[in-house]
Amino acid sequence: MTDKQEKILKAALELFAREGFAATSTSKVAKHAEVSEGLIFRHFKNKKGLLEAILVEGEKKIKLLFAEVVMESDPKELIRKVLNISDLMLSNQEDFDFWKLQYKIKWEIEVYTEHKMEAVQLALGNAFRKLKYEHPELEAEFLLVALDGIATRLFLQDGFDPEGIVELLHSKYEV
Amino acid sequence: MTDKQEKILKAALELFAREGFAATSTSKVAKHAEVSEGLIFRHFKNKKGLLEAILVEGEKKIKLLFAEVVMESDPKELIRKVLNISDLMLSNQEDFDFWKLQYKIKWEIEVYTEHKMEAVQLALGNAFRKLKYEHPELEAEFLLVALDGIATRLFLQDGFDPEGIVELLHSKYEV
Amino acid sequence: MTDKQEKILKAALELFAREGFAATSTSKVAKHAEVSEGLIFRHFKNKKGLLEAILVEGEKKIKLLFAEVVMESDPKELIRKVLNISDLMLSNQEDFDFWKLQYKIKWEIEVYTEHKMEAVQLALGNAFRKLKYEHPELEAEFLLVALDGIATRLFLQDGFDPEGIVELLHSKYEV
Amino acid sequence: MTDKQEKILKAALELFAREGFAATSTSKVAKHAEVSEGLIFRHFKNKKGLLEAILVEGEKKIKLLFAEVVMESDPKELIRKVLNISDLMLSNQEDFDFWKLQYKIKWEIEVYTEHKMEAVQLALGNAFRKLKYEHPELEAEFLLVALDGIATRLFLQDGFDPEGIVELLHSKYEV
DNA sequence: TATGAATGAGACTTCATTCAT
DNA sequence: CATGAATGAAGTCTCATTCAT
Repeated sequence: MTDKQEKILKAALELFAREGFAATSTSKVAKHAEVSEGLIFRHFKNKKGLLEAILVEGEKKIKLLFAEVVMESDPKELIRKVLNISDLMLSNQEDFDFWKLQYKIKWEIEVYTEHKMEAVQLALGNAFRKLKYEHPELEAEFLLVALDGIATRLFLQDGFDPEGIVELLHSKYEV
Repeated sequence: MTDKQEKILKAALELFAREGFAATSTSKVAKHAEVSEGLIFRHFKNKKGLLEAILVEGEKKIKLLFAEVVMESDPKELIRKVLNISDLMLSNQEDFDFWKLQYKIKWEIEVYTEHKMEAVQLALGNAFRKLKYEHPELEAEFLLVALDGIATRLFLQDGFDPEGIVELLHSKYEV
Repeated sequence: MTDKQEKILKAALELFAREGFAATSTSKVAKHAEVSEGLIFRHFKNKKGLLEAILVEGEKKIKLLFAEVVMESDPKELIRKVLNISDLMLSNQEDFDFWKLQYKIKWEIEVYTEHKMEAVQLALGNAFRKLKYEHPELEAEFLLVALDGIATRLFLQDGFDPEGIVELLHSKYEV
Repeated sequence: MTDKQEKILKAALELFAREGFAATSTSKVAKHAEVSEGLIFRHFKNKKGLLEAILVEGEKKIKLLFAEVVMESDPKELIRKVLNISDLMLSNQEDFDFWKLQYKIKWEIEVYTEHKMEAVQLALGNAFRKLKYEHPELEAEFLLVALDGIATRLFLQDGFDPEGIVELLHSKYEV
């Protein structure tokens, strides 16, 4: 991966996250990356290819991130880790852009990629079972759904602070 | 509001909800509405004006819908009604499109319109207070956030069935 | 000529003079005249017809105006009257618009309508002959050409004051 | 400046001069220049930018042309040079188009650019002062105004021949 | 690898004109 | 006579993509 390739990916990530995929022109990406427009096509074939490259990179990053969560064997600790995922999304501008794009793109390219979360959901289900919850799979699914809701607010509601809600969840699950 | 104006609004709602605002051309809208393209601009000034007209109509519809929920004085009944909101989104194709657009557009036009839900959140907070919950406002906020998560799945995850989760929530809140 | 017809002509004169014929849409004229757009076409057939109606009215007005000048038999008095034509163009807003349009339209619809001035030129030539100028026809032509130059400045050069130049001409021709 | 850029400028100059700015479509310009329409916008941003590019080129050309006139120190020779400016406008088709556009555009884009002529007017004023004219500044202004009138006829009155009038002016100023 | 000129399709929009009421 | 909804052609401009250098 050359220097310019990375500059393109970085610029595209930022712009796609901020303005959306359809609304971002390749020329804007080129200007932002300080690169000729033609180069985008040489490296990524076409605009869709550029998006895919970003998402593939993203997939890797997410897998890596969740691997550590899924490995946790203590159920309460696992739930605690899941609850704290939203912190990761805010740690710095690049991560913020990255996660925002993951959420945003789902609404533009409508292929729900639930498989990314599948492993987490299974692990969570297992944790709830260990903790004797009555409907452990449903609990797991619900928790992830609720976290989706939190992420939505995080990226769309200006000034939204997740702390209170996350705290509430901690107490609900006694973790 | 003439016949053709309504046809335009209906077609635009459907297409914007399905393909997104930026990705839907006015010519596609015109063809879908069986109307000349120029007519869109005569009635709605420009593409953005068309979207706004849809959203204004939507605002009305939503206010009407929530008015009934908010008026409920029995706290358990109120929570029950809120939990069942997602049913409304699935009652028919037009409502489905309508609600999907409401959610989708937030990601394209990033102005979070939380005020639409404000009244509901207040009413919910009140209900939880009556029911002696420790953090009634947080509970209210959380419930709405979780419902946002459910709606997200509803519109993006093919084959998602909210029933289980909604049922789980009913039991959690003992309603 | 109905009330609305006159309103249309007046609005069109003003807009054509200010913005130009091609750059003024019939819808702008209709709005300015507080009249439906369709009415323009009922009365004047099409946009060009509207312009022609204005110009025909104009022709009449100009003929009337110049008739008086041409009738003058005293050569010095005739020249004096010609020199003062520019005053007429400034007497009020409507006359200003009227004359400006006459000049402006020549550049858009390139048919030089010298015949409007023909009678004046002949009379002027005659006057110069009586005054023993060596080239009376050329003198006449030149004077009208120079007045065209003055008019050009009058309508295009903001703040242009013709007084000095006109005064100079008076002294040159000893009138 | 690439080959095609020049072709565009040349075609636009010709068409704007002949048909007017508003009445010339960018597609006509593209066809005339044998170039894709998009290229116009790549190079000149928009239609107005194209016009501005033409006018900027023009400004340069005019400055160069007048520099030589203004430098003349002999007053009679200076006046003679000014009187002969109209010859330049007729030397070939491209110059004719160029000068016609300069005059024509003033009526469409109403910003009178008298500063272009300012230096000439000052030099002329000086010349008339040296020649002991009573009102040298007015004489200078008048001469330029009269030349504007001549140019107007040149471009609008089919078959107009300036020779007689220019000759008359030579004799009036004894140059 | 990298540039940026060039293209053609199609986007949004305006406009003169027609027509039912 | 008068309105304004409706149209279709044409206008300006953007965009993804290709290609010569």
